[in-house]
Amino acid sequence: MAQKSADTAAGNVERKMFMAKELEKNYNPADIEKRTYDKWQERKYFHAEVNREKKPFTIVMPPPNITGQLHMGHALDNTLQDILIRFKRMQGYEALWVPGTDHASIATEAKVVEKLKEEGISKEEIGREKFLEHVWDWKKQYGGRIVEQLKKIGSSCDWDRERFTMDEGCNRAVKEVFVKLYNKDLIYRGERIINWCPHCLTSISDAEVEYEDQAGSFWHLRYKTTDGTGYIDLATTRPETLLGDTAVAVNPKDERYKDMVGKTLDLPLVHRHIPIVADDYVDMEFGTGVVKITPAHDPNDFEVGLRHNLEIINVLTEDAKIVEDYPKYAGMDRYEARKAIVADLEAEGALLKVEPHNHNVGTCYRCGTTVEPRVSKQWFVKMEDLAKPAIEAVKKGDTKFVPPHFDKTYYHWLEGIRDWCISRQLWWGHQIPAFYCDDCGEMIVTKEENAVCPKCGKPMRQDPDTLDTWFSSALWPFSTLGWPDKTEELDYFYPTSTLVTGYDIIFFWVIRMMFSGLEHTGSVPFDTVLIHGLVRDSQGRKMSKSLGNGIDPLEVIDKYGADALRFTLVTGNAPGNDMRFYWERVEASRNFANKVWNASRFIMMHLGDAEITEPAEGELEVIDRWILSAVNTLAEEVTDNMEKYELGIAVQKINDFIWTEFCDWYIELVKPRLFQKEENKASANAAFWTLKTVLIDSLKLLHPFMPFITEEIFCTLQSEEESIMISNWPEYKAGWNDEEAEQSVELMKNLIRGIRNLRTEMNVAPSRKAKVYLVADDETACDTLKQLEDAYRHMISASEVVVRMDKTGIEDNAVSVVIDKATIYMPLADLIDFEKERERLTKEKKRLEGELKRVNGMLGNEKFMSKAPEAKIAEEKEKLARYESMMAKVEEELEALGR
RNA sequence: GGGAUCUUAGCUCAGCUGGGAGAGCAUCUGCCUUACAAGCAGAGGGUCACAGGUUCGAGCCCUGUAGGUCCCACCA
Repeated sequence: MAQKSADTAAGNVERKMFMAKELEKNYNPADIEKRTYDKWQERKYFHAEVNREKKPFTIVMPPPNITGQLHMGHALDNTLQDILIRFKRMQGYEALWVPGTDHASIATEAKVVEKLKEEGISKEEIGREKFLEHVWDWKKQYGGRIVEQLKKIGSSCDWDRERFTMDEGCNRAVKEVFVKLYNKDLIYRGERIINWCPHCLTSISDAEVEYEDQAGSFWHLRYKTTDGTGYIDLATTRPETLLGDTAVAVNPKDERYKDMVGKTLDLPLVHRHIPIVADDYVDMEFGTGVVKITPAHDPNDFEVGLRHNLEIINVLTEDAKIVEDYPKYAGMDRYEARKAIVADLEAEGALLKVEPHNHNVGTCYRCGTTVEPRVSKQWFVKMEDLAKPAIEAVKKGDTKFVPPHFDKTYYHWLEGIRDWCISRQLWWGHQIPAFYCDDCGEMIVTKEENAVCPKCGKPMRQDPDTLDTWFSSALWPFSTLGWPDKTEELDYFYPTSTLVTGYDIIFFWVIRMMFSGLEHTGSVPFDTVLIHGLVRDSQGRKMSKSLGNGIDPLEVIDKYGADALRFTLVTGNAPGNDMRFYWERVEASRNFANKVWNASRFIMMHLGDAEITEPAEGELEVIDRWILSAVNTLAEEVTDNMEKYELGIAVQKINDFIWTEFCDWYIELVKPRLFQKEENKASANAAFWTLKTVLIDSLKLLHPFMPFITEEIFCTLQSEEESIMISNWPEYKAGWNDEEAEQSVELMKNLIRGIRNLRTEMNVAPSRKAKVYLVADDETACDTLKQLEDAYRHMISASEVVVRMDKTGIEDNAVSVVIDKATIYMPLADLIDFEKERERLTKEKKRLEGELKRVNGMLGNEKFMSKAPEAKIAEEKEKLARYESMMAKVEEELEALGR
């Protein structure tokens, strides 16, 4: 195999030397893609500049993590963006696609910490500054990987404008926003219960917690009253937090415990005295109607604690071990401690029973560790005032979702949003621009690098924490265009046009960009949000590292080419829907690419060096006018579909047109004219001109989907100096529409299909030529059939074609097939099987009966006649006439057979 | 518990504002026809989950039912 293709390649190089316009036998993407991409880049085709003569079209790329490797999700996301940007660029927009990467605070820090650990280094040991140096080194080494991979799929990003969420510009934007929000009281610092990851050792936001159902237990405990008069039974899923219990709560309306409220209980093991409080939060119906309250380790308990002024006792360290205050359990991991405490409770007689119980457990989206609610001092963004305009903007339609129903997800998130915890106990990220004076306790928030205490003039200490990664990504649509400066770019390219992203990050990112854009720039950050789904494996499972079921896009590109990958990702998919990815689909895409390749090869092969001129009036033949009309309609429809983001429909139409109409019909029909180009030069010229014109328009329409192959063919056909990616998008040309030609070709297609069917059904050997009589229903049809004879004769294996208006003189033993406007007769004396023939005609009669019944049913319905639109009625009447005529002919043939 | 979404040919999925059910793959038949066997010509295969409703007309709109998927939610 390898040997063979190497030979072919070598052979082609040789041939190319003396014959410029030739393509290799099979499309070989690997050769072409790199060379083509380099050419585009060298020629700066991807670069956009402020150009007031043109309308801008802007996309900002969702920045992939610098730790990331290209996966199918990226491939899909970026393919969609590239399709849109290439389409708009060809349409004449100043199309800007801003690329970049995200610093991904937790993910990157974890990765570098791990790498250092392998080298025996801990980050605490080397300190913040040294550690950050290591991360920047790491970024330099690996951060560009994903960018290179994005280029492989053909992304036409403006790499001159590549950005990084932690570059200087983004850092300025972040500081600006932080200070502004702080001064507006929209950022505050406070002691709250937050989600803490004991593995990553940092707080995380609500959005970063993933909930999963876990099998657990329900431990039923008994707490005795301190006065020795009674007890209270309760149940818990987390017995280890008992150490931090500071109360027990019941519902105030609960009659069972009315007398207990106000009493104190003796906390088992710890023997601390804790009160029984009454709080509405407690559900009387659930369990025993009693809840133990651990304000330090449960968000609800925290709230109860606030209401009842309860003590907050933290019993866990940062890495979720029991604190020193409880010597017996100190240093034990939370699960270890759970076992020990349960055992001790049992020994003390406080454990009543254990039941299996499933519950929802929050886990860290990064590392999967069970999150520990923890009380600590953090920075928050106050969401209420920011969320409202963001909701309004979508309600007013300033930003539209595609498909529209995703606005519900968006509203749902914003309406229920809680304050956003933005501080992270990490070193890699934007350090919070807050400064503390250790001397007098003053705190200020400033853009300055080295703040000095305004009160006592001493140097201040910057808050060690960094910001949530999403804090900087939220500013991406405008920070990448120069904000907070009032740049030309910002003025021209912002608000951006379309944001392309998966539904899984609407809440992480889209809503945050929305409220940030509105707050800081006064307008929505994008006009449209195109939402796509997930790429799943062939069985519908999520692709994941642990399952090992992922398909590497780069492997697909190596085997089948970037065009095939891209084509696969957009074919047969509607916006917002998940898709399954499997190799057979890629093969189908590759086959299509090969089809395009071979059709082009065929055209060029016969074209040779011939000079093609635009045909004079009347030189275009019917089939030429038909295919031109068809490609014109295609351009109109595809443009419309693309503008409505119906990329899957657009690409399907292009595929069908090229494969079926252009290759299977037009090229096949036109062949004789090419083979006999010397005999009739004008006809051949018209054919070549049409072939070339239709091919070029098709290639242009296909280009956004399959950029490489279309460029290669285009340049071979035209010249190396040109490029399809900066050519003009085909526009609808009213003059190309030709209904008459379309009707004629329709008749011809029916004729060809009729004969092919007939021959197959009668088992006529393909090699056998037969005489064909065509009896037309009317003069128009008769003329058409005569006129088109040269076009279709070779398609029907005919030895002779006779077109006429009556059937006299046709051999009695001819088989017949009825089509709209004509009847076909083929005398096949030795082959005819009357029984079979009768069967065939009867089947056709039955079909027509069905059609007639339907049409008559409609037209006979008074309500239909009075209420349906006129056009629809006319359409049905026309059908009726057609079916009736065909029916009459079929009946006639059947009668003739009966003789 | 709330919400979203899906259910269409053997499989994977399209089906735009309601107007005679489509594609790819798979299956069957025949073809190496001078671009393409990664191809060509043909064929079979669907009460569009179910039940109602609106309408002259429903795969599409409304209501309900069943099943699947996803997201959200503090039931200890």
